[in-house]
Amino acid sequence: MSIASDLIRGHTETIILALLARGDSYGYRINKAIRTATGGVYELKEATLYTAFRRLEETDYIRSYWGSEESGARRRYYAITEAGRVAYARLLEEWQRANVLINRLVAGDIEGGDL
Amino acid sequence: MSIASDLIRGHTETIILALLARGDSYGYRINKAIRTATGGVYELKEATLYTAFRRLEETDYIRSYWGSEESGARRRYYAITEAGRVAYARLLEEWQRANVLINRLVAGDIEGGDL
DNA sequence: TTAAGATACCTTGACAGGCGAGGTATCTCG
DNA sequence: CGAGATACCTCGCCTGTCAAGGTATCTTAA
Repeated sequence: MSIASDLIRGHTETIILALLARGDSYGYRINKAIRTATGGVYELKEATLYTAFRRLEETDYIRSYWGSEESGARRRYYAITEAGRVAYARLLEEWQRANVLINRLVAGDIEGGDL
Repeated sequence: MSIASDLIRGHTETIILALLARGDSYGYRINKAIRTATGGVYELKEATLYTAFRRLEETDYIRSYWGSEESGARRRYYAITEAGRVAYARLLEEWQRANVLINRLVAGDIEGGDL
């Protein structure tokens, strides 16, 4: 049972920043971590992931560098910036506020005779 | 402070169904109820609302009829169908599951050394 | 009387994010 | 040698949101 991508939309960048806040990582690993963490229920598609990286790098929330692997495929590592940490904190807060509202709205929990 | 629409995206139909599950209503009122319930923080834009009505009616989750107002602007009322109630229950459940996952992911709460 | 603002509906076109489908290259294991 | 995992990337479509525009009625204040 998968999760509708519209439910995740808008969280992609927050999720990436959350992971990078714990330490540098690279695309393939981030992708796998998400799949594993959700028991395979949610998977960030590669195309989505890489376009998100582009956006985040353009806004200077992350920066990238090539890993120095001696063997195996090359890896592009990503690191969160200070601006990225600030943005992450803001996004987290925004999500928490939104979460309360969404829960209220989807439950139809609207009182006061204004329905 | 408003809420990014991408955070609400995917909830529009659920919210509408939630309100209609409490009784028939019409566009303008639904819109206002949402604005009021969220203290003005979130507002479903009219264009979004009406396209959502179209979608919901096409899938037979709601049906519409013209109100019999003697005065004032005409109102198109919407009613939830049985299929709509079933869909609503499913969407609610899906949201609850997604909520848990999102909270886990945006908190970077991924253990097991797989980051 | 007339203008403003609320009520109430609707459509068009643009935009942005997600993703399917395709591509490249390396390494490991049977 | 072939399959599958690792690892990166791009192009173009699809879908939901929304800004901007429109129509018509009613109420209230100047």
